[in-house]
Amino acid sequence: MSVSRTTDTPRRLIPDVTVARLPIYHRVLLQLSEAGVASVSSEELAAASGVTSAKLRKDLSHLGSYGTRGVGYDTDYLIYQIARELGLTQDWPVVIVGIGNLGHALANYGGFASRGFRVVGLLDADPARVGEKVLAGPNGESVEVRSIDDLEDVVAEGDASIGVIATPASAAQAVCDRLVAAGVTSILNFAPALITTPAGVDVREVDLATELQILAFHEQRKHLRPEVPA
Amino acid sequence: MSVSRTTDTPRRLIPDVTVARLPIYHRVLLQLSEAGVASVSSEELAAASGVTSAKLRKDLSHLGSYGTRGVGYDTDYLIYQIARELGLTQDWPVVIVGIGNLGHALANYGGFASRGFRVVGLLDADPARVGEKVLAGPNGESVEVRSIDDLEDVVAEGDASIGVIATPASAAQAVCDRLVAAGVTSILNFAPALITTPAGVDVREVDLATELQILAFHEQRKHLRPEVPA
DNA sequence: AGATGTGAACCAATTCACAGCA
DNA sequence: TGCTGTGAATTGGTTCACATCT
Repeated sequence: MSVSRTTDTPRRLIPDVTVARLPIYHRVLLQLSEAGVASVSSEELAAASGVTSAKLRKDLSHLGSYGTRGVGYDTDYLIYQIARELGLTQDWPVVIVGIGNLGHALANYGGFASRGFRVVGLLDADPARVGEKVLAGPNGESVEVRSIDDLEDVVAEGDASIGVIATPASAAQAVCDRLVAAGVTSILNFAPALITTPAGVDVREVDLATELQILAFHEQRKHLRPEVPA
Repeated sequence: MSVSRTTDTPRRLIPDVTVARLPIYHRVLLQLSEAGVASVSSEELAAASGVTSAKLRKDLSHLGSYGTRGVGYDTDYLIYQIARELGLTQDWPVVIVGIGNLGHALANYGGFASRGFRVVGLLDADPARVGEKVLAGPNGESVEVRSIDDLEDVVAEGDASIGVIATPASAAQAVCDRLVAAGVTSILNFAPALITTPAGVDVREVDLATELQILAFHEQRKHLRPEVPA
């Protein structure tokens, strides 16, 4: 669940914790914009994002001075600046490997297409699934599932630099190796297995069970100590 | 993506960052145990978990002294201690609301059942989906999708304290409110919307698009600076 | 001998509080 | 006046290095 930082420190200007929060601010700002809110204070945006205003201001200060003292932030302008910083203003071709339920969910998850992520390839090892048309993105463009054997071709044709692994754990490392060899340099891994990559290739691990386990830990605490927060 | 800590500090003995890593250690240890590894050093376990050995030892020291100096950790004993700390040795009834692709993926995700999470209810607002039988867990027990109208009954019948929201963003807060009113005290929210809960109810937000955006940020950096980590 | 467990030192992140500007 | 942007203080997490124990 963290980017594998390798060899030397790339001397990042923006702390990782801040980068991890920018997508939240971005999403909240989009909602505010749609609701017709043209300007927002750090206090308001922070409350809507679930953080303190000091933290929000410190985060935004890493991007530049985009607010107006005494007033707040222009909603649309801030949306654009965050999007630019995150790289959402450009087009990111993505391939998804493993088109089970999770792969399907990811393929037609609306949040992707609207943020510059374009599904250019769906791959599966099961011949029964190859050829299936899957709606990818909210605008209903359909993408055909292709055989895992075509992985290298699909990555090359789509010029994908981001790969999503939604296979069983046992297949994850092999799929990862092939993606990397094909030119993918960022991988989002949903398989419950740690995968290793060469330097220069980022990996984020997301384990759905992990999140439940963290909840269970806190839940257990509540029952052990009946005098919980009132 | 963080537990909403409320009112007073519950003076937790174990840091949140450590709790977040325990599921990883647990999973790696399970794999080692299955591979017949009876004992493991902090160096080995750390490498397999993607952390430093010092961090691993510090993390484990919060649970107690379960290692043997000069030797290492007994694999199965450590698995048990971590499981106990996380609350995985007890049974956690879970209800899942929103049985689209993601809800399906969560319902029959193998990692849940094997860690003490038992799917006792599936709920959906779409009448077309109500009545469908969904395999929940690896042992093939099937659970019938029920109407969202039965939410309160399902929570009560199953005695669920954990709820998973996999609905569209627009429905998330209303579903959350009903879950909380029905007695749920921990919520895992996959809908891309921040939800608020009364004190004492934990929420973890997981936004699949957020992870991709963090990758895009780092990917962009690579292209901006052609002299990437070698 | 060899690896754990842990104080001490270090580093990063959050919070505080206010100077500076619209 | 009111809110941003930011140094300073604080809190929390990681790394170091070694005393401790099998």
